[in-house]
Amino acid sequence: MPELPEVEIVKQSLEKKVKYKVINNILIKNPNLRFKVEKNFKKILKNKKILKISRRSKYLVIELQNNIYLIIHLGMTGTLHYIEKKKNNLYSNLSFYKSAILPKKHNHIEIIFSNFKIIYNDPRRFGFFRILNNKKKFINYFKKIGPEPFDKLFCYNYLKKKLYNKDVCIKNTLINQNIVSGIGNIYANEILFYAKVNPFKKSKNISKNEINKIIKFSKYVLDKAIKKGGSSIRNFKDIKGITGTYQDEFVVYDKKGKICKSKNCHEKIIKLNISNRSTYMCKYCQK
DNA sequence: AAGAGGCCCTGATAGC
DNA sequence: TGCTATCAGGGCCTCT
Repeated sequence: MPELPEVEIVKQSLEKKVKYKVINNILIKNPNLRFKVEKNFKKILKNKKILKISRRSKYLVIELQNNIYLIIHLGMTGTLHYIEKKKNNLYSNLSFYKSAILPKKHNHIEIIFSNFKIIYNDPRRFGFFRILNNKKKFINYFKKIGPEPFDKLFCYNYLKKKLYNKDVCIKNTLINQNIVSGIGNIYANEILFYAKVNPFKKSKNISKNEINKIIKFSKYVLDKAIKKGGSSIRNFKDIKGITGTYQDEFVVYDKKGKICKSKNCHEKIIKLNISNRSTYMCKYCQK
């Protein structure tokens, strides 16, 4: 769920709060995330100053003193919450997301600073925290990950080469992080609709024109999503703490039975499965 | 070696 | 109303 735009929004808000701050303490309430939080997690991070916050693909990267890199992946349901300490020493509810309340359950990790803390919540525990303790490990970690969609490396010649002889359907290629990073199921559906490409079409059969449109609309859709603060999917009644309005702009995702938004098209959007993942398309516009 | 499919996990929702 | 089944999907793993 948190795809590139959502992680970017978290990165931007996190940066404002924690850059140049020193981690006072860490509280691990439940280490059993996607990967178990390592035993000396607290020891390594305690009293370290945060030097830089960045995003690579769907990962948050927190660079600390002594070449320590903390990698955070939000998985499907991970959220970070900024909780401010009040004068009476109680923490107030204040999140990275508008109108957010700290959930009662599944608060697994607390990163404590002098007058606030960052709380990691993740009901499904698909997310993870990983420490890389030198620059080489950090570089290696992202070695296989493909270019960022906004990067000039993500261009016609690059994608053409990657699609060559590739037998998998284009949608699976688009969400393959080793080819281009940061695109997940939701945005892949949206991008392919704008590019007017059938998600089932084999990668090797994608035309020059289609490659160019896929690149163009990858940049377009993700950029627009970031500008809208990301997507807050469906009507989450109890998972608050998510802002962003790009879900209002969805043209196909979760639009089964709705009329296609292309000019002069009256087809209904259909929902199909590709590799057990929901795939929404207009079978008239995406051939 | 590329590609397909399984698995991890909880909560919302559908159907009986 | 309470039960069970299904779905949501990112990344890693195994099997063919």
